[in-house]
Amino acid sequence: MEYPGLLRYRGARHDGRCTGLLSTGETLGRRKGLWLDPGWYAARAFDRPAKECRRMMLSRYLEPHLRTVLTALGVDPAHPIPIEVPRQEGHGDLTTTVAMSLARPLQKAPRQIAEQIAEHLRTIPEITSVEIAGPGFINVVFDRTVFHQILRDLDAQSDAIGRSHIGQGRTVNVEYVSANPTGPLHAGHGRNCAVGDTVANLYAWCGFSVTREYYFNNAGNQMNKLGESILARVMQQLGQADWPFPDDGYHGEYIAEIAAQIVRHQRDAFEDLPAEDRHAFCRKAGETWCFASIQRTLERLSIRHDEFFNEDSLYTRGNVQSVIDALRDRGLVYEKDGALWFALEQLGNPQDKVIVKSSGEPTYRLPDIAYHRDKLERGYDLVVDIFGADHIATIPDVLAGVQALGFDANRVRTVIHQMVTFIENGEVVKFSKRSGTSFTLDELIDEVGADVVRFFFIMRAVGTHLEFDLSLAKEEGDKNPVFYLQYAHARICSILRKAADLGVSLDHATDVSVLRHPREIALIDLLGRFQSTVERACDQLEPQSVAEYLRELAAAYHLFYHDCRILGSEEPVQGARLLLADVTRRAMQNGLAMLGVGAPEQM
RNA sequence: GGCCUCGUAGCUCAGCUGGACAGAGCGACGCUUUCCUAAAGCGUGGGUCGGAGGUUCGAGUCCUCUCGAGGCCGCCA
Repeated sequence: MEYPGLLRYRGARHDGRCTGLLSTGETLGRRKGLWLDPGWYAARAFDRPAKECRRMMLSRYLEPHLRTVLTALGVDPAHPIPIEVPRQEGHGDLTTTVAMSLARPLQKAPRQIAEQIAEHLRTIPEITSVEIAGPGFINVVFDRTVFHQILRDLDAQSDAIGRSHIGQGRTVNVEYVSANPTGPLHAGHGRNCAVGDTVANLYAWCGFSVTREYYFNNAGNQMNKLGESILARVMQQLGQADWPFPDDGYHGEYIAEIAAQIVRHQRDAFEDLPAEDRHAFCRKAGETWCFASIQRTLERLSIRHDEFFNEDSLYTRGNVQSVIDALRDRGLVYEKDGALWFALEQLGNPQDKVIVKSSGEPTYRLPDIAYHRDKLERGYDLVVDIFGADHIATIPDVLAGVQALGFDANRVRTVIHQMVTFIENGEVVKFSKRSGTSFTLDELIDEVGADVVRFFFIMRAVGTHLEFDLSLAKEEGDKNPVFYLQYAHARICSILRKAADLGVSLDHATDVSVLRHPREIALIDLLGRFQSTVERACDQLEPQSVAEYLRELAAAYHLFYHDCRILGSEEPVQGARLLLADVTRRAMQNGLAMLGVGAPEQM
């Protein structure tokens, strides 16, 4: 057991080990909350601690030396070595707080420990200065050659800058979108689409073998409503004006359009059907139309799934029944009030839940458990769900189910994203699927473009309510954060084009030791943190940190560009700066690719 | 009744898992282009991090309580 403690509902970012929903509580029994069973632990993408996932290139020049000196001081090798990027300028290139964290175990004053560590670090040729500040911070300044080496290392990665092999040999299934075929995707679906696809991309960039899956249900009550709604419109269009429209039916314009298509192209087939088969005919026509619509929209966002999983197959293949049987074998189901209950309290969850209603119909959690068991049986090392906040309550039940069936719930990770509010000119834009005043994802893409849609939906932490400012999104100028990133990329491309025109070609063997300007160093330093940022974003399931990083990268490049003349500088300065610009371009291009955002070569 | 998430600058939000005087974008005001894309850069103003306690050498970050906003559950998915 790597992380002892009880699992409970928790926020995403307060606990280093997981994102989304579940984390380990550290103080047993003292907190309120929804407690789950001891022995359930937050799932982690990686075996190594999160601290190491975000190790940046620069810390490779510090950490081994710290480890050496700590070992000499008799420190437990398991003691973590916190290395940080100082927030404040003048506090060095890197800072470690390890002396303060050792004060207690070593029974010594932090500054005294710091002095011993500093003494050793000062003997390292690559370290220019070591200062002890405040209560025991150790601020380290590196020789500039360290940054030059980092730049050369990055350049040697060619077009793979940012790529990681941390997930090599492992498989992950990411399930997202998963909208039922009862209508076109609405604007609010966009967040699930963008977050899910970006998460899948991040896994891919971290070396995982990724399967993108879409789960749907074409057999439920909602589908019947869709069929009835279409049938009503067809009959009305065929002249039966008084044909009743179902209560809770779908009012969207697309219903009339589907009906019109049936009337136009399949009228004979429809009219030849016996009355009792017409509903099913309409339902199937609706499903086909809706899926085609959804696929078209997803394609516009460059989203392509590998697998489409039909919930109905869980019934036809007997998976649902076998879940009931398996749970019954374990004494975890019982009958009460004519319904079948899942004894969740026995598993430490707060209440038992119904899995088969007194009507004989299963509740959603039963097929959900069967579905997750199926995914785990398919052998994925990791099964990731992207859910909206309205599904938050289902997760503990599902996890309890798969755990009870003998699977490791650690293999299931969940991203819960909050709802989206659309704002235009300071006012909330209302949309509702059933009332017919829908605001479709297609319309949103029409209005602001696919790049903006994808970026806006992932630029905020998944756990926070997202305010989508349509006015800002429509701006095609400097106010729009997407263009800030794309402009940086285009600007670099422009320079490279111009350099080529002047007969200056990129020389990977150029002498980069002339790069000494603070803007140059800062840019290299930031580039050296790209890979660890990606790894962290993947591990923590926080795609917005990549967006935040790219904003910083663009800013660092613009500063460099502003202060450091590239073309026309004397060699080897020109060549070195051109190389730095090109490495930045590759990082920006890859970063935007992870987000599914285009990297234009000119704007 | 129970539970979850979120409260940080006028607005929208970051904040690297507990570190040094709290950051960015937008908005406001002022400035920079004979010069590689000004879709850029620089400066000024703006915050008792919802509130109160607590743990700690140290809290926006962890704990308790509390106020506010949104959402979920108690045989719809």
